[in-house]
Amino acid sequence: MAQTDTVTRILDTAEVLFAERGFAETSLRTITSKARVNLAAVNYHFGSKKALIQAVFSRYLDPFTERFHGVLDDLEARHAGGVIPLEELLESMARTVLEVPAERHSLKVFMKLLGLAYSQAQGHLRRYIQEEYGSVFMRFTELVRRATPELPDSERFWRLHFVLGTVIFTLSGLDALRDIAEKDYGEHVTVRDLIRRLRPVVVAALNAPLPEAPVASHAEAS
Amino acid sequence: MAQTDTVTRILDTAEVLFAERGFAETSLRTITSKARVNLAAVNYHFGSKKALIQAVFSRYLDPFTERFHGVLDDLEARHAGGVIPLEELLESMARTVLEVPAERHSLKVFMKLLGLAYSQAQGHLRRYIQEEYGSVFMRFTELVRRATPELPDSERFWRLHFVLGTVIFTLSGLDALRDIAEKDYGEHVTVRDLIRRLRPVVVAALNAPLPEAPVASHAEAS
DNA sequence: TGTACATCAGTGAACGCGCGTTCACTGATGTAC
DNA sequence: TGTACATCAGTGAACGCGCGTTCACTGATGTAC
Repeated sequence: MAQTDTVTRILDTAEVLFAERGFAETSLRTITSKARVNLAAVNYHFGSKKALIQAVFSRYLDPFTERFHGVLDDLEARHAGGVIPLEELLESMARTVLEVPAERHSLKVFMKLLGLAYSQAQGHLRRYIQEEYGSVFMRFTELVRRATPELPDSERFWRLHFVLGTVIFTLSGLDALRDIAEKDYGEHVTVRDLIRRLRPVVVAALNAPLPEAPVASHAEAS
Repeated sequence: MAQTDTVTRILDTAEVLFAERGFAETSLRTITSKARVNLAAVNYHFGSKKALIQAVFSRYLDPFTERFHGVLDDLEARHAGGVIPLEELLESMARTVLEVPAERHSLKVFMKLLGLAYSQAQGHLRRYIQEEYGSVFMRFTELVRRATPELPDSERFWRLHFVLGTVIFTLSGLDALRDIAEKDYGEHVTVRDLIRRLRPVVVAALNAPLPEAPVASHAEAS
């Protein structure tokens, strides 16, 4: 075994177990015994369990952000300062999400991890992701803003999170839903199928008519 | 203090702590000390931590399902065997979700708990909810089916889960999102505001055009 | 080429801690006769 | 009305267990002179 084979084995095992059971419910003893690695190796290589969790995310998010920045660069260059249509933006993001984990790891695991990152307590993780990867998300939302000038800023903010909820919820719970779909409708659904189904729904959600009376006390001009 | 005051105090404290930190991350010691109740009282009254978690859910879901069945009875009676329009179905569900916890508990806590139920490992909880409350959800989806005859069954299945994802994700992460919205757009958003914003988005999502080519190997006639 | 030392991945065993659960017990209230 | 017993909410202390982390140590490899 090479020197850092241990590190890789820990990461490979940990990401699968975390995705299956969550962070608090997965012990270092389970990870290290499944990875056939010494218990102390996690603390030796990563420093702590928290740091291991962050490392699992970095291994996905670092290549993702790098590639996505590249994709957005291309897109901006091709439209030479003009507005990039919404559908192209969504398409580019979907394509990048699909491509990156396929290189080495599992897309399914990646989506489960994203779902966990939002729902599990783990405050340190949300802070870490926000600090390390917030800027690429902001770049994307700014481009969405230009593509949907008719939406008030706050409405767009909420709708982007509505859509994010749909995607994370569906893809992170994919296994259970896929089983039901297979049993009830005889369909074998892949992640790619799901993204094809998601596309018209997401576009319709973002382009939906504005809500009726803004009951709120705080008036807002467009 | 009355006899079962202890039970209520445990439930009131547990639901708030569970919603804030998750199940695995909340210890019985934290719950009982915050509730100013003996540590052994949880096992005395509920039997185990798992049973306490289920009891927290039942206290919300029992009144909800009872009331929602009543609302659906009314709706069916009013339409006398005919089809109930989609918007009325969604409106009724939203109204019931809003009303029930308002009686005694917090809607925000309820939505957080629902989000946790989906994302936390806790297999026993998903099984429990499915067995106890699955039938009311099935009744609702059957009515949605009649209201959207143009949708293939499997497409409707997926879209309902897309929408469920939006609602649970947004409402269970409400606190963090509300803080951002308040800071960036000077809006103070209530749950009611959010539901008003959700309505057109949900309707548009369910009525979106069908996805393009069903690439799948398994053909399906409408 | 040979010796001394430094570096570093990895190890085995133990540490203290917080966890859910158990158990023998108390003290108040209700019931039977 | 009085006594004996049963029931039941609640208690305090302890149980064993699995946890993340630490620490002294090993053994292989690289570097200096």
